[in-house]
Amino acid sequence: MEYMNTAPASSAAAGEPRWLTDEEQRVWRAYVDATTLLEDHLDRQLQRDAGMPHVYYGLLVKLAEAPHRRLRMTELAKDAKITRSRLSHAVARLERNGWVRREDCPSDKRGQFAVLTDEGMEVLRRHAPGHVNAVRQAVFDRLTPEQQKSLGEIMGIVAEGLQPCEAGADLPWLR
Amino acid sequence: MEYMNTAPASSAAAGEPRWLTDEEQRVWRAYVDATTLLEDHLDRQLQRDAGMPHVYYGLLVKLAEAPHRRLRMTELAKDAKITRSRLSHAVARLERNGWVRREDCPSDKRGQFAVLTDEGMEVLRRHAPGHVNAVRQAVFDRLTPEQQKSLGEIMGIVAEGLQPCEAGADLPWLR
DNA sequence: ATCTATTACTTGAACTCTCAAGCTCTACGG
DNA sequence: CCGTAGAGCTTGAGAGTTCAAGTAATAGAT
Repeated sequence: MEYMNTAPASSAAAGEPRWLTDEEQRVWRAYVDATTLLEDHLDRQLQRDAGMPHVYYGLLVKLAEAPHRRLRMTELAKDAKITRSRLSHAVARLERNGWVRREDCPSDKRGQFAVLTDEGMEVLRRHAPGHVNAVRQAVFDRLTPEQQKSLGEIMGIVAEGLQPCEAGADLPWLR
Repeated sequence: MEYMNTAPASSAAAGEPRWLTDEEQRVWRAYVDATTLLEDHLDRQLQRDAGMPHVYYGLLVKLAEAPHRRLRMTELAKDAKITRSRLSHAVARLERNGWVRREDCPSDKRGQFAVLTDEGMEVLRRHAPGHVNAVRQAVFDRLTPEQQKSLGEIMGIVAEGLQPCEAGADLPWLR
């Protein structure tokens, strides 16, 4: 009746999947609930206050931290863990807002830089406090220092496992 | 230059936001990276194999576990942590697929049940192994038992904090 | 009884994301 | 030099999501 329950018996059948134990299920559901609620919460806060979803805000942040407030599209996509296509659409929108501007790459005529404008920088400055506050309230204020450390380690491991081999063949970016 | 960095000095100005420390930032970025990559990974796996995104799969699971494979729309939305509007659209799609059917509630003419069809149950059965496998590979196989326990606790805390007060005024569900 | 507030759910439009092409340019092998 | 494979980025269409507004029925208050 369940979709991921304890195996009835450890039947060593080759094709038999290793179902999640009850405890694993609890963990997984907590994860799904928390991430769903949190992403929703942050999206709503930023949409209301800054007029953009969480991902877009993240893009502005990456640009703000980059050398000349500029990053090649592919770099930015990689940093933000999103596809190039998604980034193209996103930057188009941010450009319409006047927060980002595109610039041609001199050394490679195919290349494009996404550049954070002063206006974009200003938007970031204005709305960072609210965002940090939301993150703090939802996450850090509720966790002990040990839990925070744990969270960092765990998420680091998970992220690394899903990363496109880190400097190997960047398959997901070929999509 | 950064959007959530260490405070320059602990200026006790009333409006001064409590920026994240470097370590908190590392944790937060790991969290964002991991959740982005994982959700993307699961969506892709389920879309490819089962023809639906992760959220939709989750809805079928909730229904499969419910008493008569049926749940009131609002209940289902609450369980899945999504808005009613999103659920309405989702169920409409799942209904077109023949995996879910709507039924009127006899005791409340406004109410609707979402009911998992046999076909829907079958889809779940067929694709559960692949999904469990993906989750296991990305998460559980990479974490020690202690880390798994930690993850469960931490995510439980975060989820609880964002929950609509649990049996209190369910504000988010009025939206 | 009737009026109002609330609950339950849906709808449509605007926006975002994905997927599969597509275009242009670079790299490099002959 | 070509010619072709691949890189870098964009595009359009379809699917999913959000937000604000809408319909219909119930619950309470008068």
